[in-house]
Amino acid sequence: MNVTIKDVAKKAGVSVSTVSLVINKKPAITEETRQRVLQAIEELNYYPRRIAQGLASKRNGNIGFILTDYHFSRAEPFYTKIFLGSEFEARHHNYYLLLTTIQNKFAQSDIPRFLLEKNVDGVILAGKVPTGLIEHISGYGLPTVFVDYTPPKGKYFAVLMDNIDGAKQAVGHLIEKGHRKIAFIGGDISHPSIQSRLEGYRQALMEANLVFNEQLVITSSPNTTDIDGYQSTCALIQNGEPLTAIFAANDAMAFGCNRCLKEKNIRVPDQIALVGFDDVELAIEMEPRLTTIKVNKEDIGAIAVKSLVEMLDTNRKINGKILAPVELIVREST
Amino acid sequence: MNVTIKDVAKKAGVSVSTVSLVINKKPAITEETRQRVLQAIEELNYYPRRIAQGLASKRNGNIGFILTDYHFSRAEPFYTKIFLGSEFEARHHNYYLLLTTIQNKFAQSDIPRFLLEKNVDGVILAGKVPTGLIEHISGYGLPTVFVDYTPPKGKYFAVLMDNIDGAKQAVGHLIEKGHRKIAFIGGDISHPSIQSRLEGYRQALMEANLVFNEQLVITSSPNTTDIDGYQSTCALIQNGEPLTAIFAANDAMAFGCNRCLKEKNIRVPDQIALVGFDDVELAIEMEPRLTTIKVNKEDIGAIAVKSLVEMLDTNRKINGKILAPVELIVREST
DNA sequence: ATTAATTATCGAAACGTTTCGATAGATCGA
DNA sequence: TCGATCTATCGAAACGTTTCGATAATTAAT
Repeated sequence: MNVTIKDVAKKAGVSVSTVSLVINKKPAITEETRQRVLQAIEELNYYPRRIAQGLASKRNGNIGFILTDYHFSRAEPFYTKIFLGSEFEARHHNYYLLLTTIQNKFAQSDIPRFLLEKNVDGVILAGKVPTGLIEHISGYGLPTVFVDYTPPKGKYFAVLMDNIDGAKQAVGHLIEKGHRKIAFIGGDISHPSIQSRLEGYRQALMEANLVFNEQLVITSSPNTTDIDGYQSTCALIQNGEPLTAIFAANDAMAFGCNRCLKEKNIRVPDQIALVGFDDVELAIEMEPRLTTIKVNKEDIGAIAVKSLVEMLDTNRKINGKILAPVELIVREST
Repeated sequence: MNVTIKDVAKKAGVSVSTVSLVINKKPAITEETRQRVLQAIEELNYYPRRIAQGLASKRNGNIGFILTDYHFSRAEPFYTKIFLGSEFEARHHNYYLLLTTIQNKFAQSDIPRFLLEKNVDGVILAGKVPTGLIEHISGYGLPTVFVDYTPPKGKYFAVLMDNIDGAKQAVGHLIEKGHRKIAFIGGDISHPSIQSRLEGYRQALMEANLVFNEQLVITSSPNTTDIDGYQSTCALIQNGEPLTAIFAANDAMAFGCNRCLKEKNIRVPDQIALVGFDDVELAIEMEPRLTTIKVNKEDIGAIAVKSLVEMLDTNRKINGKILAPVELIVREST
């Protein structure tokens, strides 16, 4: 059969418990016996059976990763990449990721099985998840990390992208290029990250001693899609307020914005410069290629896992948030 | 502490083993005791600890899902959706999916940990994976299912899409529309699925008693991207051979094809009709919207899991392949 | 009515680890 | 030199199930 810890013990001429102590890097082991055990492990090509470790130690080495199926299967692989970063990081901490998708609205039958079967040590929740689920999960008392979403109430730990700083970088870049009349098109302002981006816009202007002109801020569109960007831009141009640059709250809106400008024969970046936010895959396909703020998705995933593992190792929960750094990518649209 | 099988046994007034028999739906249990046990389970809100089951039964209820990180994080969520379908199906068979990504070339250090730690009962390999890994995995004797890829040698079980049938449907559709001179642009013909699509093209013509005209078949392009489609189409038009329809071996090539035709002021579908293959997300954005062959990715993933679970349950391996059905989606380009 | 066959239930071992308390040996202090 | 303290190692219980062989109860066969 398979080689077990007993075989290792026999080969190294020590007890099973000693082998266990070596495997788990516990102190109080002579260097000499440690080496003997390690060598036996090597020679027998022994790997501890994860499942047995789990039963004995009451930690199963799994992390649950929950997101809505909508988020997971979107064309833009945003959460996929976050997951990828998480998986990679988890692997290096010797944890497994158990991914499960859920519906957008909470149903009792939708409760991830790994929770019921006590099969995870902690949970990562990515993107917006139904509050019903959040409440349910908190009942297990498991360490939990939110990613790219902050629950409406309660204590939590979240990994977010630095929206304010990103917006400041975007607008700062435009200011550096000499722009003074910079518009913001925002769409659905109820969304926390859009709010932050507007806040960053405001701060950047302030720091450069530029006035915040309400005529240049369009947040009337109901969503944050391509269409909203198109409409917001049309409205902005209609306004007649002079401007030389536009900061769109995300790339999708930037695309719509660009489309509108093209229709009105306004040249980008010559007449109006344009910056987006997110650096989606299509940003590089835009005509002209879009200057935008890049978020390293893999990093976000990795940070989430790292934080969770720390909670698991130290056995205490952390509250607050971590802001993942963002980066300005300058392309042709500015 | 947590409620265990013992608590259930006590509450139901039976032995632990009886509870286990009920849980695992073994025969030889009176309906009456079965009900008593079930009720106790319900009242105590008991769920077996997965990890304990695993240790005792020597099956851990996990399925390894391996794909290259490249495949996973592509913009087109092809494998993501396959995974999604797999995850869903696995959930319903009470299995967990352990996803791991690997590099494109095989390295010893890259061996998924769930293999070393004997943490999976079977493996799904999606997309092209390095042969070194395939050989390594076969050493474990685990039931294995390939998805959208057939290894170059050895026995295997694979879930593939029905390329031949899809091509036949595509070309058949064109023929039905009255087209007689139908071109095929294929790109990298060394790729098995492109070969099959060419074969389907050939069969469709044959069945309609149309001649196979080599002048109308372009397979000189080195890849199967947008660019290749563009170049192949230009070459085709240059040829001068009259034609009224083009079947592109995939959607990406169809996009390039469309771009070329647009440049040459050839109207789609009036002058030349165009069909693609894959139904990628962008197909609906093409101008005109692309008629194409749709593959249900979630189905493929589900079929893979279903087959694997069957192997696990019956404890014997299956060889051969399953072809997942494909479907013609008629849009504006024909 | 007795034995044989069948069925429902049970007890205990097994799965492969971790962990806790025990032990023997070494070191120390006075 | 003797007890006290410390250190390296060990033995055995524990984790929560499944499963196998045993047993008691029931049914069937003669």
